Amino acid sequence: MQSIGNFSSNHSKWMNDLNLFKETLNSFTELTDQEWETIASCLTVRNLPKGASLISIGETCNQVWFNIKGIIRYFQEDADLNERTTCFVLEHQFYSSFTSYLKNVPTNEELIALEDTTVIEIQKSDFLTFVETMPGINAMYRRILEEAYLEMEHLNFSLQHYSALDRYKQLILEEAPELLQRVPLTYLASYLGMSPETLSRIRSKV
Amino acid sequence: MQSIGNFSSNHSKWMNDLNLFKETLNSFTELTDQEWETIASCLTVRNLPKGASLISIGETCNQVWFNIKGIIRYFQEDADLNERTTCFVLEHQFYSSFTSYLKNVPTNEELIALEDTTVIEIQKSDFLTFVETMPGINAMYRRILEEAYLEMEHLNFSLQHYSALDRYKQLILEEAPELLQRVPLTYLASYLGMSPETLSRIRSKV
DNA sequence: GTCGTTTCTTGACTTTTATCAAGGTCGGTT
DNA sequence: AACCGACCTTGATAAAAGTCAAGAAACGAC
Repeated sequence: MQSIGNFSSNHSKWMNDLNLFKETLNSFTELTDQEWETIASCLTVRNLPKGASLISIGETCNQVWFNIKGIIRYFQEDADLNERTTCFVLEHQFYSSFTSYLKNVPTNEELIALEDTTVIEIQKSDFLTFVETMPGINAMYRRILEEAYLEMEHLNFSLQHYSALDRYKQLILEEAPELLQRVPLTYLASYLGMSPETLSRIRSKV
Repeated sequence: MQSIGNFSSNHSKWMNDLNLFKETLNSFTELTDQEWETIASCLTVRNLPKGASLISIGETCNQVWFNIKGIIRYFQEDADLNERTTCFVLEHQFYSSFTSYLKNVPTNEELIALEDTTVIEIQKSDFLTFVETMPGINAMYRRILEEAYLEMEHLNFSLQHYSALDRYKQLILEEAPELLQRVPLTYLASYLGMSPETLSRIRSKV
């Protein structure tokens, strides 16, 4: 983990990471230099090796993250200690352990890096301040929420009404084929709400 | 449909409806009298008899609604013209046909009153103005979005990872038993992602 | 490269759920 | 009261998906 403002040997790398983040913010809204300075001073860049945990079950989530590079997998554990994958985060997405973040309770989900992953971390208290004091960030957060809701609604419909085959075709082949290269099938199967064997058989027929 | 400001024979009835709405807003935020006047002048009360449609497939949604009384059922049609229920709206909820509303495209879902239903309707342009100009409404909308997202995430997990029996137990028996009294089982089954026959058999065993 | 681990596939079998069809229940209408 | 239509239940059967187990393939560590 590196604080902004510390010079280090890979200084230029995290300058690139920060610039990517700045550009993402600017794609939502025009930030003043002053605003960007304020935000940048509160950012932390975290490098997670493959397999590392960003937050673990039982911890309370007081951060939001932005994915620079890599993949994060969300999972929860059921009574029999099976892992149930609920979500994957790819590059350039904002995310959090949202129930824990909003309700201030221990999270029941684990966030694990599936590859070497770089994220920008923002503390909840800082983020809330930005949302309240910077109209552009306020509007951006609103839009992120709106789009996250639509995406969830879409996933939902597929799970409510489609067969295993159709879920795979739509959610993976059409909408996120990249996941096939980057995520073990067993996690994909869990995400799609089917067993690994079923996914394997489906794939041999498509 | 009644405009606020028109006196009518059931004047006191819609004054009650408006007061309920005002109280709901006040539970989120302290509105000034001025703000409430501005909002109230843009509201419409609509009374839908059982079976009436609030918005139909193909129309573009330019409204948000607040449910005063009754139930709204959302459904979409698949290729074989089967109706697929996606959502129920009970009293005191805000809602819209959200993909259509946000993206300005024709909706693919139908909203039908399952009982005689009273809703408050707000035009999108008015609502956007309130969100931009009234900090309390801004915060309220944010909170509604956050909570809607959490609820959808919760439903999602159930659909991804639970059996038909467990979905019924959790989503209906534990969390919304009221629906059993107010919604035909065939719609509930569709909402839970199972056939009516399966739901019937499950219920005979619980 | 080899070993060992993890992931993936395949087969046999079981369980869950869907489909089709028939009949029953219930409430509203005439 | 009798009828009608919508809704619900039940049974028989079929299809979909899960489970268990064995082996193959891929990947990393050494």
